[in-house]
Formats: sequence, C-alpha cells, structure tokens
Amino acid sequence: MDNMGDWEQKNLINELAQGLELARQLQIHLNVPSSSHEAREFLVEKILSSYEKALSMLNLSSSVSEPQVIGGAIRMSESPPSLTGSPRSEDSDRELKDQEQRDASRKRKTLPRWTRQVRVNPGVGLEGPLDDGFSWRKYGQKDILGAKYPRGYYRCTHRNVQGCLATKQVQRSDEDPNVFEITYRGRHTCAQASATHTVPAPASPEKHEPINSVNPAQLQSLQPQQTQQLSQEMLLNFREALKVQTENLDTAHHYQQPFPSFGFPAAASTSNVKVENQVFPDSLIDNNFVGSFSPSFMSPATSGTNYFTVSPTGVNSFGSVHQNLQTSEPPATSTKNSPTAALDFPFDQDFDPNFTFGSSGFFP
DNA sequence: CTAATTTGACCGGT
DNA sequence: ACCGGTCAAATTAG
Repeated sequence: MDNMGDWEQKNLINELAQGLELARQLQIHLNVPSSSHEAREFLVEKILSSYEKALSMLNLSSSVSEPQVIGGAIRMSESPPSLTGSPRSEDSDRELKDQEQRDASRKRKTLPRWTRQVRVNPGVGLEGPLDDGFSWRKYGQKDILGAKYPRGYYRCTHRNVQGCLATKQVQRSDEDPNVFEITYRGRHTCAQASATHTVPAPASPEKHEPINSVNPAQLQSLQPQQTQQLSQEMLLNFREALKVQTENLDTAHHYQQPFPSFGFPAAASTSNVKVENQVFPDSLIDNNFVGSFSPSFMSPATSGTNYFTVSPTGVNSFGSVHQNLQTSEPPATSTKNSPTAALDFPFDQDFDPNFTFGSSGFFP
C-alpha cells in the first residue's frame, strides 16, 4: 500500500500546496484594487486546475456498495471500440435488424452511477447549474412515471469519436424548480477541457505541447494503476483543507462517496451526492476503472445521503456560471414540450489526464 | 453549411 | 405489457 502511492502522494501534496498558495495570491489580489481581472481569473484557473488534478489523483471511487443491489439493470447500447456508425434501421423495417451489432458486447454490466441533487438559488443573479466544461449532448427525453417533469438524457459529445461512455440524466424536482437531480453514469474518457480551462502555461519556454488536448490513444493507453490508495491522514488533511463538513442525512440506503465538492458557484447552495450503485470492474478492460480505495474516514455504518456543505469561510464561487436553463413554455409549437435543464458538475470519479503540469511542471 | 436538439419509435429488463 | 433508456430521422440553432 505504499509502493507507487508515494509518488502519487507527493504529487498530490504538491498540487494541493500549489493550490493553497495560489489561493493566497488570489486573496491578495482581491484586496488590491489595481489587480487586473485577467490576473485574478488566471489565478482562479490555476487553482481550479490544481484542485481538479488533486481530485483526479484521489480517484474517487468508492468500493463496497451495499449488500443489496439496487436494481441496476442498465443496458448498454452498442459501444464497440472500433468501427464507425452503425446505421441501424428503425421503425420502418424491423425485420432486417436482428443479429448484427445489437448485441455487440454485453459484458457491460452496470456502470458506476451517482446522483447529485442540486439546489440552485433563485435569488442570485445567475442561478442555474454549472457547466463544468464537459460537453454534453442531449439524446433523449422521457416522461417518467410519477414525475411531473420529464427526464433528460445526455451523453458525452465525444462518444462517437473517442468512445466516451459518460452520460447523465437530469430531472427536475416535482415542485421545486430549483432542485435538480443529476445522475451521472460512467466516466469520461475523453479530453474534456473546453469551457474555462485554458491554462496558458506562463513561463515555460521549453516545449510547446498541447496542454488541453489529450490524445485518445494516450488516454486509452493509460494504465489504470496509478491513482489510488492514499493514507488516511492524507485524506483527512485533504478534507480539512477543503473545509468540508459532512453531515449525515436520512434517506434509506446509499453509499457515501468522498466527494469534497467545494467551491460551487454562488448558485448552488447545497449539493447532495449519493451514490446509487457502484460496480467493481468486471474485467478491467473497459475504462479506467481503478478505484477502490476504501475511505475509512467515512462512517460505513451510516448509510445514507451525505451532504457536503461548504463552509462559507473563504472558499466559494469557483468556476464559471454558465447556465443552460430554460424554464418556459413555448407558445404552441409541437405537441408537448417540457423544460429542459442542463446541469453539469465539475467532478467525476477518476480522471487521469496527461500529467503535463501547467506551470510548475516537474517530471521524474 | 455543420452541429445540436427534438421527438416518436424501438429495445430490453422487470 | 409496462417502463425506463436509447436511437435516429427530422427539425432547429449557430
């Protein structure tokens, strides 16, 4: 438990320390009226980058779901690692489609799935969910029985290109238009830096390598053995550093997940994270399934939803407040329309981008 | 023009 | 058969 962990640990400490230092600088900048917006934003970007990397290193993936499996039964559509689009015939002729790629690979069981309940504040100017920079593309919408609002289905934009299997579902609460349930499923395997992640790499006159662009080949060749297993002290320190309070909520059964969700835009007041179903890697070949460090600081006995509340000390409002929330009824266009909310969250379970450090990159 | 969304049908598990 | 999830043609947006 300490072989390659040291290296990761070191990097993580370094990353967090860097984030801390950057945050201090940002604080200083905030007190100085002569500081430019660019400088501040730059610092924010750097901080974000640091924390994101740290989180990636932490490789959030819980193990040991519950004794009782919550009807997982998630069928995966065909997602062959190769070939192009498969023009499947549809409604007209169902005779010809049978055995082909329909059943391509059914080894996929249940993907890890976790749900966040987001509550947005209507009072603030820009309410509405955040956009973490992931590119989502809506591919469906369904009316759910018993729910007033339909559920939107989103998938990663780069699924066809890179085979990113990440999807999410967004459902609005029945009565509170400010509460959304976002269920994420699968992990991003694509290069997902888009929105406000543009680390310009200030002073590194060495090489000019693409920082954000990740080669799919690189991603695929990433060995799923590099992020995991940190000492408990590490995690504790990390958690304390983020000043995250974890409170136990009721709700029947859901495993807790160490998601130190800090720094949401002012809109998101509370984020509720609950893991519905966690699956251990079946064959370890699919994605970067690594996971399984056991977060011992979380009380395993308390099975329930956990709220991560960010203490309003100093950490808040990171990221950009892009919103994509439309809550209105079109006049009378088509049959039935429904509000669509697109939410995004900055964290995944584990993501291992290239290890190119933005600025203070040191390499072994 | 391309790309994303809309929307009804289809599919598979329960 | 029902219900949730997905596909893809049609439509709309950029």
